[in-house]
Amino acid sequence: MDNFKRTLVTCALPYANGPVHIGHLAGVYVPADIYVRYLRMRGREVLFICGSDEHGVPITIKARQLGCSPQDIVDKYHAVIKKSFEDFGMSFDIYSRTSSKIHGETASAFFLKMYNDGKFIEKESEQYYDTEAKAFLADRYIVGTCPKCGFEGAYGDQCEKCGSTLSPDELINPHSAISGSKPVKRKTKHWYLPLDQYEPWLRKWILEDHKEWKSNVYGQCKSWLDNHLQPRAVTRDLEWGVPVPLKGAEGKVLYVWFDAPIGYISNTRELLPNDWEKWWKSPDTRLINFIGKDNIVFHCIVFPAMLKGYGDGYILPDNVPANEFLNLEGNKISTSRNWAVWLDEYLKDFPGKQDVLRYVLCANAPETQDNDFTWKNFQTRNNSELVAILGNFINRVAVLTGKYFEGKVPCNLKPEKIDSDTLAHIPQIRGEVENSLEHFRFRDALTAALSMARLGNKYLTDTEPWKCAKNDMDRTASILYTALQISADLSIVFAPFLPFTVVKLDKILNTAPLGWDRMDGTGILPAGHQLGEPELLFEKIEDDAIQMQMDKLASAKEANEKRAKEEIEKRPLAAKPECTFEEFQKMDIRIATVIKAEKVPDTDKLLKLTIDTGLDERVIVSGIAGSYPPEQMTGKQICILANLKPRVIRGIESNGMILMAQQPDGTMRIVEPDGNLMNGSQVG
RNA sequence: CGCGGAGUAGAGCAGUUGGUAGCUCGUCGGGCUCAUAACCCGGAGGUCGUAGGUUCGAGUCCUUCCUCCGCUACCA
Repeated sequence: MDNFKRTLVTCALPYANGPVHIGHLAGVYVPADIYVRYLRMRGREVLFICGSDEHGVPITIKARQLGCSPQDIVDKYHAVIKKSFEDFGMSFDIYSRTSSKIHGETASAFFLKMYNDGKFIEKESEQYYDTEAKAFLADRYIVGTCPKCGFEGAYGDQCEKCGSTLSPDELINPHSAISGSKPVKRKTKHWYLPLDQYEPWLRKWILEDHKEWKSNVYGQCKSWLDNHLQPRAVTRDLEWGVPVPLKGAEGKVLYVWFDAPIGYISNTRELLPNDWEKWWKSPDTRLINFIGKDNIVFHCIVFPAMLKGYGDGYILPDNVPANEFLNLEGNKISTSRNWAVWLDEYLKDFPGKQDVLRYVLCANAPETQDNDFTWKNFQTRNNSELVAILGNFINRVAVLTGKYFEGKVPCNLKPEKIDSDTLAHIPQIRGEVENSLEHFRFRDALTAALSMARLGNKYLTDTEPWKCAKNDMDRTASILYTALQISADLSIVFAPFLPFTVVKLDKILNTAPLGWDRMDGTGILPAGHQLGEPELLFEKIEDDAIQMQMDKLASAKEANEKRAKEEIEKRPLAAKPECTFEEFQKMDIRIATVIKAEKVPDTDKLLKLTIDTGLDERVIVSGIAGSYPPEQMTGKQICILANLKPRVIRGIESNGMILMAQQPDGTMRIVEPDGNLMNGSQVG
């Protein structure tokens, strides 16, 4: 990093349709903030940019559900998110938003230049359109019956029941998730970024020039590149977003993935209207994007391709330190299932304990793999590390100094070798912290920082000033002098990690914030310097506080299960659109008997059934193994849809569909004929 | 199915170019008592997912298989 004059740090823009939780903080914001605070303390020129991502379909859906405007939604959550970040000490130079005027202009101009330079390709395609909601439907918002397993709640991109990947065209009886109406195909024109053209360049830039990127990031990029890139639409048919600045493009906006990363640029412009270009267009600026792993492809492939395509001297990210995901008590964090620790709620339950969470999330950050946050671990880290190691050391020193020297830094009257030996560790620890931080190893950095407090505790135990004070006050003075220097060093080394605690510590030591370079173990606090009032840096967290959080999660879980059950029970109520008798008559439903049933190898749910339909003997593959073992199916009479278009499932041709009913517990039950009927008799 | 990541002491994790397995918590024993019953020292505990291979030597490289997570969801 010596070749760079300044560092521009960005954090993934949080999506403004909900508050932020510990996963966001652990993966992106805490490490980024530590990094930035560290650079600032070293006197580096650094800019820290973030803001809310406020466009995209999900926000419009949420607005529709709540009966308000998308702007209402983003106004609400932008404020909530911004406040949480402030409360937790995120030291952004600016936290703005993509619904701002300046962002609209920036993104619009960005698109226009690329358009004028011929960087996009224009394509017309047919997409599903909801005539009631007057909107084109993303794949996710088209619901229908899965052609593979018969599940009725399958999405246009995937069936959650059988896990197969679908396209909206494959769905049987597709309908809109927004209005419930049957969507129609409509032609629409869009602009695409031809990522395939950037592929050779990306290969070199990432795979050859950036081998130092984290293995998860590098591997993910390699995988994408090896599978080859496709042109990607940069526009959408939607009302909410940055309008496409072209004639004849009414009702179209920039696709949110194109719009959002430009937010980094617009937010910089907003902060520094006259000076922003040096942060984005000087080769001596180093750009670092802190993100979560779900954003790797956008920040390593798509956004760089945009910047490259735009040209005009835009720099590319020098590193993209993406973290993996943080789980909560063994389960994936989920906004919709309320399985999360929300920052605003945390602060209500643990007022003033921002640094405890910052500490725990950093110490347990998912740097190399998904990690688990547990309240038990939170308690342990607080009680046995923050309280017992760091807080206790400071308290020991403060109390001893108050007791023997009336709270004044004593003179170093009788130094011994152990003093200098101990202090010699300080530059060494400092080096470890620096090295770890420069390489985005925040956990290691924090461990090293804490080792400085351990060093202090060991020093006190070894020198035993409380014994010394009985017969050798000169030596006691030297010991506490040394211990106080360590305390001051701690105030420096922890400043990037625990900003709130360091303010308290500086009050105890009665010092102004110290620069990073002062951390050399010697002479920070001069003899005679009056300390402030002793105060505990941290307090123990008792079992009942932890139990309260566990209970809170347990009730969230219970509510989820209840809701999930209700949803299944409610499902039969959702009526399908009307159909005519003629349409119904097309269905050839017949009675048949299962002759043979066997499991399809390597699948969980599929059974291969050989059946006698009266007309013929045929094979049907059905996803019912979860509800019926093969032996139970043999000899059973069933109803089948006989004239369903054959379909190959797992290499086996399936000729028809068994009529089944899904029950509230999620199982599928066969619709059984009343008594032994003739095979082949028609149902109608 | 495919692709990416990961499987290391009871738990959570490090192990950067291959060279006698580490850290934190917990546990057991000891020391200390200035300190928020906190601190310090020591011990026990791992055939590094599985099966092969390369090498004088592999947690570290190659191959097989197994398991988990992600690529797919209003999620960083």
